[in-house]
Amino acid sequence: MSSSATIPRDSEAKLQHILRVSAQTFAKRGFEATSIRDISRATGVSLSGLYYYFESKQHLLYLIQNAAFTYVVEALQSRLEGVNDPVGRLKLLVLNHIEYFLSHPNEMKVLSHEEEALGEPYGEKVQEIKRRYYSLAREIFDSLVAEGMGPGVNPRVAVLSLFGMMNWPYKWHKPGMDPDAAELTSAIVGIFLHGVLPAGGESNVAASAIGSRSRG
Amino acid sequence: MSSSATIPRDSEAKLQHILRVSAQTFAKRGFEATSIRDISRATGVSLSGLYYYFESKQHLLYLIQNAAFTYVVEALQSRLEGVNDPVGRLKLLVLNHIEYFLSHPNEMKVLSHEEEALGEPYGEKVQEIKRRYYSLAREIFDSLVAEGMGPGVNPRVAVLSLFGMMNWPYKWHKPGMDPDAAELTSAIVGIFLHGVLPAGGESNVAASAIGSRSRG
DNA sequence: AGAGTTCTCGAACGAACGTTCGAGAAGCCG
DNA sequence: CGGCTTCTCGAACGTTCGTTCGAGAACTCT
Repeated sequence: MSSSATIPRDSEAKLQHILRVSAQTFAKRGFEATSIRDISRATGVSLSGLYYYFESKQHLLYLIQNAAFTYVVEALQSRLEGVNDPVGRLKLLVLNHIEYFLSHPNEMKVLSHEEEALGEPYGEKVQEIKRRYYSLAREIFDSLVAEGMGPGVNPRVAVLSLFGMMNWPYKWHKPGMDPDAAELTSAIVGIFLHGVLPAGGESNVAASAIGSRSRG
Repeated sequence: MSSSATIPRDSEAKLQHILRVSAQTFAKRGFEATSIRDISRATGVSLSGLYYYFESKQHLLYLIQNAAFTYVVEALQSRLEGVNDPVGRLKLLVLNHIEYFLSHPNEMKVLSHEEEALGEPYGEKVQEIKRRYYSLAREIFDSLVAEGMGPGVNPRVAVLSLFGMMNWPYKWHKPGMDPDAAELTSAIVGIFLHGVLPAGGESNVAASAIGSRSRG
């Protein structure tokens, strides 16, 4: 028995445990407001014992952000393979983002909210992933426009507005009360492509009917 | 010019100076990461001297957030007077928000980013203003829908997605390089009402690859 | 078994934190 | 001038911070 709680035995799993619980704590109280002693308490690992797994508080934040962001980008790239339709690709971008958001709210909040808290050895590395992610989104949008479908909207503003819609849910989404990933995705894609007003006459078909199987 | 620095003489103006510089500092380094000693250094007021103007660090944050948020809501209400067209009202909502955003980036960042940093005597008061602001936006959106123009989009999701687009610029907007308030407003309103695709296109949108396979 | 590596932690470090206090300068009114 | 209020600040308070260190437990491999 040797011991107490639900902490995994081998080292790699314990690191994952630390990252998960730390993300939760950072998400709840904020990075700067959270002390290593808080992390120690929440993980069940002693104060000094934590430093076997990371070099500094900043490094801990980096490990969380890097793992989450890398996963999101790689999951998206793998999902995009073989899909060439720009609209389909856009939907996958949003779906991938929102799905990860709703299933890993703590990691996503740390990623969105504690972006600037990262110091300079690490900050640049995360920025690099972010630029890759933005480039991917930008390419998808540009090919949407290139298909002759897009008007003269400023593409940078459009893409960043899309990110605004995708990233804001961490401030308001309540699981169980608010729509699930599929519904939220179709709502956001609907607004981004067609807006909330019906196109011209009466066809309000496209915007609303994508994925909305009811779900409580 | 006998005075030592640029700090205004009378008390009310000095308080405003403290609030302005503090907002700037909080915006740059974050609320928790900023110490009262940082504020002292940045404002030119001594450490203990600051406590003549506010009771605690939390209270200082409250003063900043309350002043900014109150101003935004009241400016909007006054602008909305006499405008009954729902689309016109929506445009005023976005314009008012974005204009304040771009002209007071520090205050807006503190408002968006340090929302949860506010402790419980003060937090509730700011939440109350926020609810009033959301209600106003929600009413505008509902009357848009009531005019027979709106489809079956979840109104809560729609309004909060709009807020997502309006609030995200604090992460990316670079004055001079990115569009000014008027342009940014019309871009966001355009996306929100009509989307980025032209109305006409026969998008075979509804059927593409959204369901996809489970992830790895 | 014993040697070596991997992992854990109590105790302590100096530095920085938010806040307080009391002395006193500066401005106003008689 | 003298008394009152408004404003300012150096010095100090107790606490908490991130990080380090060395001793030793636990696990591996032969």
